[in-house]
Amino acid sequence: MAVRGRPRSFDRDAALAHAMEVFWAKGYEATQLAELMAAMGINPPSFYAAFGSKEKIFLEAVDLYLATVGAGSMKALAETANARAAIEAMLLASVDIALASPTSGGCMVSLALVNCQEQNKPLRIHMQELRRSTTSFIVQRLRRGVEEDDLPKEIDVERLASYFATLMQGLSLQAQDGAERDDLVGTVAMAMGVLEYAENRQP
Amino acid sequence: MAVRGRPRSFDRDAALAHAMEVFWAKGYEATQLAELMAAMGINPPSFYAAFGSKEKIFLEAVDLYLATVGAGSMKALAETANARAAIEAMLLASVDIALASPTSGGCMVSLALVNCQEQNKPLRIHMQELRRSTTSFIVQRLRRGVEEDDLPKEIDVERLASYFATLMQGLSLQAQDGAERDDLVGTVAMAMGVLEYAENRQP
DNA sequence: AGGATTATGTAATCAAGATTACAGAAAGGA
DNA sequence: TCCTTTCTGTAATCTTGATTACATAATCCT
Repeated sequence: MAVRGRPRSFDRDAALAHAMEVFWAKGYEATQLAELMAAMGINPPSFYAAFGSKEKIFLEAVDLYLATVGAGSMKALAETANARAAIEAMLLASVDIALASPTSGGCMVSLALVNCQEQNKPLRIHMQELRRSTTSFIVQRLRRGVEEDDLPKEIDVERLASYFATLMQGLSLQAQDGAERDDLVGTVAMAMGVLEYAENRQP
Repeated sequence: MAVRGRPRSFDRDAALAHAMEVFWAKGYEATQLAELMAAMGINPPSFYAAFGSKEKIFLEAVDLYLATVGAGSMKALAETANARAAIEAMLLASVDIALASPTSGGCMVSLALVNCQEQNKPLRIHMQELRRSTTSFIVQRLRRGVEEDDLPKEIDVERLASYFATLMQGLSLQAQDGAERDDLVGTVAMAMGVLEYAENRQP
């Protein structure tokens, strides 16, 4: 049976993509619905009918971010052959993400919900879980690297993973502060020295 | 000539210290004046008479933070003899800071004004400048390290400095996500590997 | 064509949060 | 003691921002 009633006059997916850009650029709380709706090209009733609330559309925007923008770094991590190269590819991908949009600096998952009000704690916790899962992906990739003899058995994969996760979050803050690509890539190169060191120290 | 009029009934410095704690824990925008005044133990007219506005008291709170809490890491950087040890001491001090208050996670300068509204951009830029000056302190310390033969001449001090600055900011985000001291200290240890590597590679 | 259904635009509403008004209180100085 | 000055508590005010009411428009189904 076909859809009843007046059809919606805008493209929901396109509107969501615009909303994601705004949330990415400004974070959750600093984004005002008026601006969001202007960017989406729709009015309040259309917004609420299609997306429910600010909180709900934010969750959708995060999902979209993860599926599109954010997917690059996890894909690089999983699909690059050597563990060391995989980590480097992940970091460089996250540099690309951090510099991707001219208006936004840094990763949306890292930065969209820092310092929030009490009422938004649940959202904050959701983002925190996403960040944790990133770290655990890194752990898994390093473990695989050890299994595949890319890395010495002695290394502490948990510690290394939280080191790289910390660095990625730092890159986001740097990008938000207007760091140039060269700066970020340079930092990644320095950071990789740690793994190089671990490899060379291999007995 | 003595002070005219009714004397103020609260300790301005103590009130400011309380305000700093709240800003530190919640960031600038998420801090509501009602909560701030409650923490300070004063009412609106006293607040405005003594501090002027939310923006002005925030700037005072940041100054106080830098003079007290934040001073530790820069002091460690400047006063530790060997350059490598100085960097490590700075990072460990910033771990202490990040874990200092049970309510707050991370450095106030790094996190208090991420993702702000257009109207607060000036404050954000102020914080950005403070962060930049931290990085340039690190640069200077590394230069001194090269001069004092703590570090090889070949190292790129700018790049190293932004690497460590990035890492420190990452530590703040990790702390805000509830990282334990062991995690942060472990990350610092990993991070220092980069300098160890640079030193050992010295021709 | 006419009724049911769902979307749209304009204009409220409603709450929260920063800031100020006003009357009373506590000091110093004449 | 009385006047001036500056602070304090209670209670507005004023703005901003999220959400909803209502009348109208566009579609499907009969």
